[in-house]
Formats: sequence, C-alpha cells, structure tokens
Amino acid sequence: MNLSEITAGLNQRQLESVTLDISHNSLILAGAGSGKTRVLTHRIAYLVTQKDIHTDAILAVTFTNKAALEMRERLGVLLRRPIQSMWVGTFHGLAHRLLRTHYDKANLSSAFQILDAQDQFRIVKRLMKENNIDEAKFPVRKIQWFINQQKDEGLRAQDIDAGYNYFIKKGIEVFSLYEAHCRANDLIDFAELLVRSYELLKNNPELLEHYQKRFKHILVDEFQDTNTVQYKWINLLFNNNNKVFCVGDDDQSIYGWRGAKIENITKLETDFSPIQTIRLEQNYRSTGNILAASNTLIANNSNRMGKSLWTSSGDGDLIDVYEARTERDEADYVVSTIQKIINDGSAANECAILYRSNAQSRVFEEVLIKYNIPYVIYGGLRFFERAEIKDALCYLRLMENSSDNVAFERVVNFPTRGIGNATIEKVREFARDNHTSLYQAAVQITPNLPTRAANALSGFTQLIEKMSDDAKHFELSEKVAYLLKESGLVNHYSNDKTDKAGSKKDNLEELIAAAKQYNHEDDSEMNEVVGFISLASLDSSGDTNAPANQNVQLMTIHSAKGLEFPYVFIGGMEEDLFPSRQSKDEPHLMDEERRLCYVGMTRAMKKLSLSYAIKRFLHGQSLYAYPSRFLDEIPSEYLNKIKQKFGATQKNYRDDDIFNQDIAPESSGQLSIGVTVKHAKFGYGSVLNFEGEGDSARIQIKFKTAGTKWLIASYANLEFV
DNA sequence: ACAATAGGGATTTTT
DNA sequence: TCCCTATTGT
Repeated sequence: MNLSEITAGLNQRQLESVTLDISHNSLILAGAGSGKTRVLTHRIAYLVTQKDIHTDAILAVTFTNKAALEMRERLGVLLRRPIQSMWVGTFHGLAHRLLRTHYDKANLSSAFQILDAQDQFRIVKRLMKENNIDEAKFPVRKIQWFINQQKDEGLRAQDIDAGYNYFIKKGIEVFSLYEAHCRANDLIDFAELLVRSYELLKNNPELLEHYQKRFKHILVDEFQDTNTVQYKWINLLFNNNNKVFCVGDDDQSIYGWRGAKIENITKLETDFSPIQTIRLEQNYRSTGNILAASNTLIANNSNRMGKSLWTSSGDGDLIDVYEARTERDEADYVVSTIQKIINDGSAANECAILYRSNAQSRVFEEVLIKYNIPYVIYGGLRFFERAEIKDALCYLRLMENSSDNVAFERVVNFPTRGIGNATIEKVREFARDNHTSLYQAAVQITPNLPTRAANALSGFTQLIEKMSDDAKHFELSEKVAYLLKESGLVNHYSNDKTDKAGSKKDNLEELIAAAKQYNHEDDSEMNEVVGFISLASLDSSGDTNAPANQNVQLMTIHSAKGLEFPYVFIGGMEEDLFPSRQSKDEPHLMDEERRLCYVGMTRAMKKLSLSYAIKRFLHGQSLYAYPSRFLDEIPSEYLNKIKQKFGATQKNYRDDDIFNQDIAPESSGQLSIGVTVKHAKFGYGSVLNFEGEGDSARIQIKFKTAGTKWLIASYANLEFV
C-alpha cells in the first residue's frame, strides 16, 4: 500500500502529524473539529503500512466504547484487513482484558465480577449499615464518591492520611471495609479495573517487560481526560524503547470532577521528553463567528496551553442570544425556531438542544410534543443499567456461578416469592460465620427455618439449580430466553401496572436480541456467558435503540462532546445554572465550566443560539437569575441579542399568561446614578450605573453588604430612598 | 410481606 | 418538581 492512500485528504498539519518521526514521542494538540480521530487512525495505518509495524505491537486507547468502535471500523477500512486481535479499546476494556488473562497474578479467581456504580452503592450502603455508620452524617453517595476519588488517584485505604478531617476518617474506615468485602467476594469496580491492572504490571516485572516489549507504539486519544491511574498506567508501559502518540485538547477537559487531570497533558512534555508537539488549529466544523466567539470566551481561562482555532469558511450568521422570561418562554422560542428550520427544509436531526443539567430537558420535551416534532433525549438510564435488564443478568450470573453474592442479593426475592428481610439476614449471618456463599448458606440453613420461610427459600435455590441444569447446553440467547420465562420475570413485568407502555417487557425481549448479537470471538479470554455479562457492565449503552433518525437531539453538553450538529441551541445560560452554583467559588471549577461552554458552542456547524430565562422554575420554586457571565465574555459584535418573542408563537403558546401575572413592573422614574435604593434581599445600596429602558432596564447597584450587582429593574422591586 | 405515604435531596457521568 | 428511600399501615 502506498503512502498517498494513507495521506489522501489530510491537510498540511494533519499530514505532518500522521508522518511524524516514529522514533520520537508525539503530542498532538487538536482543537475542536480539527480532525483528531482522523489523525489518530491514519497514524496507526501509517505505522502499519509504511513502517512495517506489526498490528500486535500497537496499543491504542480511547475513553468511550463508541470511540474505540469507530476507530476499529475506520482502521479496518484503511488497512483492508481484519483487526480483531488488535489492542484497540477503552482504558477499562483493556485493563479488564489484562485481568482476565492474568487473573491469578492479580489475586483474582477466574470468575471475578465487575461492579457497576449501582452495585457499588448497594454494597457501600450495606457495609455502613452493618457497621452502624450514620447515613445522615455520612451520605452513602458522598462516601462512594470519596472511595472512587481515592482510587482514581491510585490510592488505597492504607495510603490515605486523614489528618483531622472527620469525614475523611470515616471515609477511610468504610473504604477499608469495602476493600475487604470486594477482595473476599472477587469484585472489581470500575476504578479497581485500572488500579488492579496497574498493580498487576507493577508487581510482576516479567509481565511488565513482556508488554513493554510488545507494545512498540502506544496511542492515546483524549489525553486531557486521563486521570492519575490512567496516566501512571501509560507511564508504566512506557520504557523509552517504545513510543507514545497522544492526542488531546486542554480546552475540552470537562471531566475534572471525575478525576481527570488536565495537567497530565502538560506532564507529557516532561515525563515523555523529548516529545514532538503539533497543534491542529484549522477547524472544519463551525463558521467564523462561532469560532471567534468561542476563542474569545476560552481566552478567559488561565493556564491554557494556548491554541486558537481558525477556519477558511466565512463568518456565517451571528450567534443569537435570546432573553426569555421563563424557562417555558425559552423552550417556546427554541422549539418554534426549530420548527422554522424544519419548514425551511432541514431535517429535525440537524438540530440539537444542549443544556447544563438533565433537569432542563423536561420543558423542551413538553414543547416539542406540543409542536409535534420528533425528538430523542440522550442520557438517563442506559440499556444495561435498567432494572429489568439487571434483574435478568443476575439470574444469568447465578446460573453460571451460584456463589455470586451480588446477584443473589438482588434477585433472591425478586419477583417476590415470600422471602423476607428476616430470612435473608439469617442467610447473610450464616454465610459470614461459615465463610461460604449466600447461595450455599441458603441451602444449608433451610432445614432449620420455620416451614414457611424454608419453603420459600428452597423454592429459590431449587429454581436456580433447575435453571442452570436445564440450560447447560443452550446457546447464550436461548439461555436468556429460558431464564426470562422460568424466573418469572416476564410474567412479573407483564402484570406490572406501572409499566403501561410495556417498555420493560420490550427491553427484556431486546436483551435476547443483544445476546444473539453478542460476538464472542473478541473476548476469547473468557467463556461466553462471562464475556456477555462483562460487556453489559463495561458497555452499558446496549446501542440497540435510539437512532438519531429524524429526531431533534436533546442532551447535556457533557454527552455532546465529540459530536457536531448544524443547528445548536444551548439553553439556561444563567448564573448559578451555567456556570453552576457549585463551581462559582473555585477558580479551577469555574474554568471547567467555561471549557464546558466552549465545548457546547463548538458543537455548532452553521448556527448557534444561546438563551437564558430571567425567571426559572427549578427544584419546585421560582428563581430569578442573571444572564451567564459567559454571555458577557463574548464580544457583542458576534451576537444578535433578541428580547422579543416570535410574533407567531406568541399567539399560540401563551395560553397560560404566567409571565405577567406575578411580575409587577416597577418604573418610578426617579432613577439616576448615585441614588440610594433598598432591595428586599440585598438591603441598601447606591446606583452605580444603568442601561436599557422599560421592562428590560438593568441597574448596577453597589450594596453595602451584598457587593455590586446588576439587577433587572422590573423584577428587582427596588425602593427608592 | 408488601403497598401506600411521607420526607429529603437535587450538576455534569466516557467506564 | 421529581425521584429515591424510609417508614407506616394492612
């Protein structure tokens, strides 16, 4: 294969990146929409076809299954050969592969199970209860969060110094209990996959050496999202005879709150020195105005590596900024605008509505329904995270391995079969005292129980035994179909009154389809059932439903990362919502909010529209808000500020005239700079400045105690003193 | 054992 | 407001 096939269609910088000297480490700082994945895939193709690097000598890591899959597909096409054995995958997926291959050296049994966030929560909660730790003082969520945070840093309970912090002290206590529990039960949570595989390599020098020698080229996507363990993992595999090729964008780091270390990208320059760096700054996605606005916004951040996107396409439209009165008004505006776009001949799926938090989706959803525009909301529960799917998988797990305690706990009395808490507690106690599995304990204590409980419990254990015997030689999908019936799950969900649409039953059907589609070849380290169950944990998307076809797309900005849409609407551009309230006191958190805003804006190809509501109903109450500071940070030359609703929609959709009834316009005409005013909440202050007139006039006031603020005159209810 | 109700909490979530 | 959990009543 000749070079031109690999380099066709690349621009100068991309070409340089792909063909960088392979005897050096490389860092590609790739801005939004600059062709980052393209560079990474073509680089691999270049290594394989031009530099005779064997595909087995390549390790390519991404963050999402989607990205990994996409890379595999593109590579297959570029190389024109199957690549199934290649190590291309997510950090978690590859770590999992290592642990399955070398489970004995990682102090695991071959049957170890992966805990997802829900399972982990349940276990932490149970442990806290058993040890009389007050959940009111130490919320389970916070403790779980604490444990994961430590693991993301590569720390274990014994490595942490609590100092005088009582919460951390308790956190460490629960962490230790949790660690012991997981070790005893062969359980691995997401963070543990990484920590454990790191330790596996670290503690087994011959193994480490083997992989260091094998992986001559290590390629990492989205490097700004790596956390401390992931960084250490890469660093460990690196031995200076192999080379790294990292792609990332510090401006798009939005997972700091989950342990991602934006600094890792800078650390590359010292830890992997010498490293060749190339910046990809030509953007192929957005118009000039959108890019210019995004550039100016992000320039407000400190500690950037520095990068400025440009485009050869024209300025395009200005960015619309709509001031809505309420979140309903905002949704009306956004959806009516989308209606116009559709009427003008665009497809609904060219439009995306993005927001900071999921709670904002509901109003948009309501209005979209009213307009009869099809939509999909991304986020929320994924396929394999749904309760009914997890129930079914737990039966599968018990059939495969009856000593799976997590699975036992979940389905022992589901569907309900008369096994109460008291009985289960006895089973737990027996298991604890005799160091046996819950299932074994149940079998053994049954004779000693009151008849009613004994019958119920033996009903369950015999069911599991029968099911695993019957299905022993079934195909995977037959096993699933069989278990759904036999366990009573299908029956239970068929009679479920709360599930009117029958979607839970449909999901169970879908699980059979997923089992049919499962391709076992890729995971030959495991048997088929274990492989399928692991996939369910590691790739919760299920990917079976929700195609974007002809639907307006609704999602958080976080989940929009990596995507692009011709028309993008970002709602809720308000202080305390975006940027989030919880981030406003910490400069580094505020910077991450700004990056998030940058990510959102740079999703737009043709047209970007921002909006904010002056009054928003959130968490059961109405709140007044100020426009987001991010709006002020964008020069107005790129903006088209709109304060009026569309005439057409006003008639149709202002059926409930909520806007005016509880807002008393205040116009005392005595307004001038220097005047003293009184505000109900902020107290006394003096007017520094004002702008605009009528309802939308804004006044800047310096309060004696509350600081300086811009207030909307008509809502501030100011008293002139 | 389970259904009905009251109380508390509430970003973002690649795996 | 909505959702999840803990408690109460049958």
